[in-house]
Amino acid sequence: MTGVSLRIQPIEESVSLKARIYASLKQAIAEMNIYADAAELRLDERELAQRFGISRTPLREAVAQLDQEGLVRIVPRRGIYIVRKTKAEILDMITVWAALESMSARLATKESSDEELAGLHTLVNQFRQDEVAQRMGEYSDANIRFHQAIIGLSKCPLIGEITSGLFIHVRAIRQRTIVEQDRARRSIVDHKEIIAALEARDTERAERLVREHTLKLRDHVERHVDLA
Amino acid sequence: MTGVSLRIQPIEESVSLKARIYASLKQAIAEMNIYADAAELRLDERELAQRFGISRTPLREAVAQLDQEGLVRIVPRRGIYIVRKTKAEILDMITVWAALESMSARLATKESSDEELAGLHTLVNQFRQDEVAQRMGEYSDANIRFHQAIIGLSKCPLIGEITSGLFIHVRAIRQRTIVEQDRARRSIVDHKEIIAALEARDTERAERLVREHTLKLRDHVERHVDLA
DNA sequence: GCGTGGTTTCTGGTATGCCAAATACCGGTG
DNA sequence: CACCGGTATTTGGCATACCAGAAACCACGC
Repeated sequence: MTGVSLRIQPIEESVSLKARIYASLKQAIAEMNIYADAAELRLDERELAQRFGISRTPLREAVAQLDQEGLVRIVPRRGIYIVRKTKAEILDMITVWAALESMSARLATKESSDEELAGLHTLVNQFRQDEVAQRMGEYSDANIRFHQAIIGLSKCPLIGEITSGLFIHVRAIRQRTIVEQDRARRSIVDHKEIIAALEARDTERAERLVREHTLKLRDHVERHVDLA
Repeated sequence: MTGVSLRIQPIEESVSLKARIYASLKQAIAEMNIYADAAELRLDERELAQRFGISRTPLREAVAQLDQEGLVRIVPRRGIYIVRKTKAEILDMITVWAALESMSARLATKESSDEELAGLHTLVNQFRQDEVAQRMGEYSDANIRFHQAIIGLSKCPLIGEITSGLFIHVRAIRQRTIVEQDRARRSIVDHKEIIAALEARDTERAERLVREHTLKLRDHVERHVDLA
């Protein structure tokens, strides 16, 4: 033993073009507000490949992956279209989200430590004194982070994987939802109650509060969001 | 009008090779018992392409899709491997299943008609008088169909999509689970109670029974199934 | 006998070209 | 001017060829 140890880095695992293109396209699609802009929703394989400076093969594989995820739709001999989810599909996603996050809350009451639960407070307190309405965008993101945190506490990675796929779409219609200051304020109250239930290890109550909270959002979207 | 009408068929939408290969591979993987056999878990692109009589391009796209679904794993410059899920992953899947099916039961009490609910009886009664233990394989499939039926009653297609992906894996370890006759019998009792709750439109009870029923399976797998 | 270095081979990744189907375009015809 | 038929073009699907990295193999030297 020499006493000095080499700091080996996990190697720069040269990511395949396919993976990089996939990530790039996914982010691009997530960022463009497909529900606001009536922008061009059609993509061209050859043009994209040229813009990325690669051949069509890896691009096609990346697009195929996005297609399977439901972000785009490939229509044979027609083109690649960025999909706008229908309202019914968005509502279904929120329903699934409610199911998975309420299960997460249930698990969190059993699997997570007091310290982990304490971390939730900081996510909520960010917006206590501030005027929520003035920074709605930030609040929405913090809101999602709170829910993702609960999901993380479930110690069930699969739930995180599934919901992260859903959040992309739900997040996309954010700008279409009428943000009422009152709703945001009540949302914060809900969050605090959820934390309290979790800390009290009240499994049933935590599950119920989370479920009802998310289904409230579902209801809100159903009534106040108008999609295409 | 001539009185005779052309029987137009929805056109044989010549399915792409990719789609057909994908379906074929998926079924093949689902059918082979990857947990029982210690069979070869590695696939060769070129050999498969040759066996299917196609080029590597569509085959690769099909395999990439299976990779994203988690059925196989593509390791660069190593090969394509059929994945054996770890026990923890299987347990997580059952947990997600429990969350989604219990939500389905909740929705079913509100969205489904009495006639639809009545259909559930036939799925259970198949195995009332029969000796369950003697035909365990059939029972397992009927069991899954019962749960899929409940999911169908939720009127939420997304839940069906997600769970169908999970069932493939859960079904694969079926032969590894020690089937106790007593467990199967109690399972049928559970099912009847679930139907009763649904028909009584008792939302909370239906949700709880479904959740507990599936979590019972999770517990059973956790205790009695030994994976690799 | 065993470790070592180089070479061969095998594998998935990528580039390129061709094809058929669907569409867009255009000119002729009533 | 409207309509129809045919042709050119566009587009995704598929086949093929080449590449680089990694592993397997082998021969050489200690």
